[in-house]
Amino acid sequence: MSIVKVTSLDVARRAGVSQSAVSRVFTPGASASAKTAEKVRKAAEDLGYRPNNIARAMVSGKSRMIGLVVAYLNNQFYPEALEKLSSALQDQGYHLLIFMANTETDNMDEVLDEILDYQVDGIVAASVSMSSVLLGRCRSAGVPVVLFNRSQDDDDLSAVTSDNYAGGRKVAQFLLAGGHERIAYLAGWEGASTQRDRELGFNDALEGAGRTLFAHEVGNFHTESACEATRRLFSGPERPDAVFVANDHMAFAVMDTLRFEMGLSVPDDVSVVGYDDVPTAGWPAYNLTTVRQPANQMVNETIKTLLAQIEDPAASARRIAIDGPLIVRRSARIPKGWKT
Amino acid sequence: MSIVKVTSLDVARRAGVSQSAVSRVFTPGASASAKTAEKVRKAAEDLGYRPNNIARAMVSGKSRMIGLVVAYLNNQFYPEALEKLSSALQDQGYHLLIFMANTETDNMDEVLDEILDYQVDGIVAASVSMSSVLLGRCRSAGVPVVLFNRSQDDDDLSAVTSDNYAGGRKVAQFLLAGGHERIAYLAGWEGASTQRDRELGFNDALEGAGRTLFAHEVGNFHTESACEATRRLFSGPERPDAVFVANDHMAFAVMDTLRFEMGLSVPDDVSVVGYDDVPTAGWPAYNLTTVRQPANQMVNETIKTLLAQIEDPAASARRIAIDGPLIVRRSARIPKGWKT
DNA sequence: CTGAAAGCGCTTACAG
DNA sequence: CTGAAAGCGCTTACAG
Repeated sequence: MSIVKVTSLDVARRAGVSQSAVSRVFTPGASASAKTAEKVRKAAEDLGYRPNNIARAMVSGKSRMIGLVVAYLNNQFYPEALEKLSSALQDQGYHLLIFMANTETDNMDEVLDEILDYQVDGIVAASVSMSSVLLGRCRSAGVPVVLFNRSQDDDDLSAVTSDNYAGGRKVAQFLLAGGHERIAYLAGWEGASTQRDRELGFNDALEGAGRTLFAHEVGNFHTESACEATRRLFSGPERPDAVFVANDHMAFAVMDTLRFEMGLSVPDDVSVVGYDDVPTAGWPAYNLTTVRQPANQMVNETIKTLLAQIEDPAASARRIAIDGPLIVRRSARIPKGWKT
Repeated sequence: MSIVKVTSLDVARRAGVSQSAVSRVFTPGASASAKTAEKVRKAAEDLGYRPNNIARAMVSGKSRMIGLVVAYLNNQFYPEALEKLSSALQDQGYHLLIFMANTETDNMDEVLDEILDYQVDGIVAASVSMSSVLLGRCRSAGVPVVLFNRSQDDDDLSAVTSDNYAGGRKVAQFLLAGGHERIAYLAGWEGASTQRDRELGFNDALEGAGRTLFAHEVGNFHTESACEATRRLFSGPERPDAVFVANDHMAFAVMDTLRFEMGLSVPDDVSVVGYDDVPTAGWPAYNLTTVRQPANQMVNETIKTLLAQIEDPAASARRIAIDGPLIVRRSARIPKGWKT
């Protein structure tokens, strides 16, 4: 089978109209008479014509592509978000162009240049931060950026998160109400705003209740580090009776270490609370109490701000924290009379 | 900050050379003197110039984008593969444009048209099949397609899988060697070649040993369906003492149902074997015996065939099944003297 | 509503 | 090695 490229000019000739007419028929808002439209559609159908997006992008300045920068896909929260983001964008006629930010080599610089080279209409940066130099580059290229599940101090930068501070507070209240005495915290990567906000809210609520943290370790959001941190957390003469883990992904590792390595029972000996409510948290093997991140809402807000800025370059950046974090109670000592 | 678009012509003027010269300096194989290159680079640097990929794509006919069609991201095997695929492609100067095939509305037709509109250089279809009409469309557009983790009978279509038939056989041998008497099979979605091949190999090996399947159910690769199928499988007076589950994702649901709903012990009462060896299979809570799918090799082969066909349109399609499937022994009754 | 013409930002034969 | 010119496939003012 031979390769045939059909152009708008071919269609125009067959339909007996001008190239402009063909273009108009395939451009949503443009004006064309019913008769012209009919002829053009027929000719296009016969020839198997479809508008070339690349040519369209070049002249219109709109590629209808959104660059997605993402680092780790092993935390289940991200594939889930990626799927929703991609579908929702697809419904609006946009598609995601993927860029992996290899955090080991910290190649954000190169990666960003590549993204910009593709003339994307906007960028979603999931779980990565960007230097102000890089942001400046996007700005002068006129490409709006929105941070997903991360926030950053920059007035010209949109960011969408859930209310991690409130979530952290709530976990503290939940654990306190459950009568826990020795409460530990296992931190994620300390460069992440989500981690910092969760910890801050957690500590503030603890202090507000006149309590202090029993122990603190860092797990960097990694399975292995979380296992090691757990060993340290439980190596002393007195053990925590509760641990708030900065995300579900680490919490699974904590539970496994506690149960299978140290022979402890969760929740009888220790309560474990995670963050995210990824699907696995609901699986009976873990049945993990956790704070739900409203992935759907977060994705919707991300798209909303991004498209607003794409359609109106004067639109201002917005920092959105979706409120009302919800504790999903599963295993863990449940305080009496506690609601959400 | 104002938006400035710097073009190759701007650079040419500043460097005192022609636009062609600028283009050549930025085109890997092209010829330019050291002196010209120097001047051009300097000017480009000063101006913050970067070649416009879209314009480049239009004239060269190469967009350096690969369309990825994917359906479900909740089976951990896919995010993992996506990450590897994306990184490896990125190293070669290609990027993935994502298209979600919403299997419920079966919109592969529209989706494919959109992909083609973006002028991608190739397509990777992960865990989706394509009608021959659609494939014909890709072919006449000159866009090579490779199926990832799925195969299909079409001489002009590349497909990369692991050797699922051999994997299925091996599981049967493993279970037989472990002395199991009542062996059940829990199928995935029956339209998937992976499912069919695994089942075929499994049954053939069983028959070869003069044995027959004790029970058979279908779980469609979904958690919920797998739970229900498990209930049916274990509802009779006599229960299976082993079940081979078509993938890990379902196997977790099977284990949870067995343990937490039916109070059975895995592996003491029942051996469960999965397929894929996703990260969670190695977590102590499941410690699932499974067949490893060599995601790395599969991704490498996918890229190899795809790029070969992109670079040489005359290159023929290839069907690749990576051999030597490996059983990862974890829980499950382990046969004495069994190796890999 | 419709067509002719210019132009989006590059690359690529073609001469020199 | 280098430059002038044409052209990739569209859209978009501009006239009519």
